[in-house]
Amino acid sequence: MPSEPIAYPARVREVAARRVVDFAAELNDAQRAAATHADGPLLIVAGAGTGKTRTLVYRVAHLIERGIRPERILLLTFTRRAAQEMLARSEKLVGSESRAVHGGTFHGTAHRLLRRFGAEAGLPGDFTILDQGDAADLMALSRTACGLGDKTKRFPKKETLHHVYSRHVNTEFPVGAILREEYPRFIEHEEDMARVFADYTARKQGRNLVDYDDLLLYWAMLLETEAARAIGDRIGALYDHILVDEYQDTNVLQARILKGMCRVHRNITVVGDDAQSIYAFRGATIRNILDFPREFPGASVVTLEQNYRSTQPILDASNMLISRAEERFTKELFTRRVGGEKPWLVTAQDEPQQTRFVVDRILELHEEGTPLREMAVLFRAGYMSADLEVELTARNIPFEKWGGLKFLEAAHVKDVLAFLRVLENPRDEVSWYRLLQLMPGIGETTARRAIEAIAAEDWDPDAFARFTPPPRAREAHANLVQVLAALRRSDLEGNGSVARDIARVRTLYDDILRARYDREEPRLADLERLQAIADGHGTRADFLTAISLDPPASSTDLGFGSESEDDTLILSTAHSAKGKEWDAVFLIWAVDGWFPMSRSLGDDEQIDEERRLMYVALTRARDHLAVSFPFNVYETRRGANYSLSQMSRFLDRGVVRTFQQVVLERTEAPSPEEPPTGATPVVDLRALLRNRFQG
DNA sequence: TTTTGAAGTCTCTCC
DNA sequence: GACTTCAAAA
Repeated sequence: MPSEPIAYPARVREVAARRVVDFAAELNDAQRAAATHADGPLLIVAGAGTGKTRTLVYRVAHLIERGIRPERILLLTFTRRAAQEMLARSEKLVGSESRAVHGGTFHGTAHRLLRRFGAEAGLPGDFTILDQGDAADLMALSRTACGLGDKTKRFPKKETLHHVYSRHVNTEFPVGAILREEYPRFIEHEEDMARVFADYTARKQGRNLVDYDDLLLYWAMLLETEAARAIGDRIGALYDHILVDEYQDTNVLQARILKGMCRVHRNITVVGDDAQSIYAFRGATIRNILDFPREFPGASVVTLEQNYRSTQPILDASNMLISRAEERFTKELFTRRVGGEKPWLVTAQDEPQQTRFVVDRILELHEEGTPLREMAVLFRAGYMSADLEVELTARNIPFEKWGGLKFLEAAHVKDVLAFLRVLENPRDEVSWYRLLQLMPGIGETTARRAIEAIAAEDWDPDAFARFTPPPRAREAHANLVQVLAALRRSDLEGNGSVARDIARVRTLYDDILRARYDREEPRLADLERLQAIADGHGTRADFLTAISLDPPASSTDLGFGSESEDDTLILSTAHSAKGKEWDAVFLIWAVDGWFPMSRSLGDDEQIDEERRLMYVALTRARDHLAVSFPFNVYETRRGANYSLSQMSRFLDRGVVRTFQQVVLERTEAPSPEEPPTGATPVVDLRALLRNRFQG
């Protein structure tokens, strides 16, 4: 026995003080093999609910126990929420030092690295990030600059241009190939589009603007360009282990980044499930996960098949559904959970009845002791929950909505942000253009002239004040100059907060909003929300970055009334539900044309992706699952009309057999001559008859 | 040249 | 139902 205690380094003492994780007791064999895998590439093929997150969390714990410094572990996840959740869980296992693990999305991580290393590679540190809408707007400016804005020939609109461009960057397919596949009608414009893309790229660079794709692209280039070798090596040397969640939803560019990041140590762990690949629309390719063993020779592969989440009947239904799709890493999920009833397949007469069923059933389960938090209603697209939201509000049931249209994409919110962005980056042409055109008396032409004048003075922040506006815009110009000057002054004095900035912008903007948009109350409320969000952030730059890389998704993110309410029902798109689970899950609108969406019907691959998406939705459920289908769909779009809808094609005979069918009867028979107020007839025979002869 | 009203076009999923 | 585009008026 040494008479004096050995002076262990602080880290070792820390490690020793921690509780020891008992990997054998807390994980099954496959999970343990994955979690304790030593070094080198590892692919974990993890079916839904097989403890994928748990395994990753334990792997992080294991690495830390082994003595890897937490800040040298990089955990890449699909959403920031997922990263936070995993880090919180590993903190429970190994204590607070796991907080130092770097976790985040690819884009968020790219941003962090570019701010740190970009300057050395010629990328200014004060760039601003363009979201999708901004990028499209900039694309429109490029289109005009290339003289392709006029309508003499049918040229793709800005969103299409951006989509093609983005797809090209993310998939590395040649533009021509993308056009042939997705937009054959635009093939003749390939050369013109190339010109627009070239201008777009140059324009971005000249204005210190970076779009989502650039974040990834610059990261990849730092790692791959020979001239940037030294920087690439330093970035690669930041981490000893890289773990990637949801690998099936990464694209080739992301795969290249990963290769670059671990060209030294090859300590890469990826987790994914080819059956849950649902982001092909964004360039993700299932090839990444399928080819992983080839790209990283010597990779170990661990498959997790035991499901801990769902009851067997729910798995039976899910397995049957996915068995219709082509799948390469075949897995058949099983569970040791016994019992459980067959999932419900609910046929409702129409949307109101579907809504009523869902709400009633939720209240029933709630009575029986399931917290609202443990229930979710899922749907294919954000707008499909509108009726349900109205009903939940009317019945005072708190809910939180994930996915769908974010309020940051709302025009009025972007308007206000444009002011902040111009302050942050005076070269931000997109924002200048937007805010100038807001001003009464300033239209496209005046805006363009003003921007040219500013550009001519090398984007001097005061150049706009010296610009001479046409008479009708004089007042607007003066107002704008005044507000911008006030904002800049509070910058210089260093006493401004972002929330205060927004308040100041609103002294000018609120009136514009009232004049421009109808239904002003909800819009003004959005601005209040924006202000509240801003309050939680530090500098303006932080705020602008945070909202573009991690937008507040739900209306309760800021604590609007229901934050105190932690028992909140979740409404979510199927996409945003990925990685989550609930005791009870309702999938509404299982109508062919809605899920799958009609626009994917032409293409087998897209249909398969929709099928996998439905699989993702079904496998979120632990104990209760109900899929509902209203067969009278009131089409509000193309004229008032009822249509008898078909059930989703994914629910074929075999799949239906795994459900118990519930047919909701009409509760109150409407009297023919006097339909209930506010309700529309259940079926409009005349419309049906008309449709019959229309085609 | 800007504004305004009317007609026309899609509708998604997300960093 | 929201947003864009087009034509006519101010």
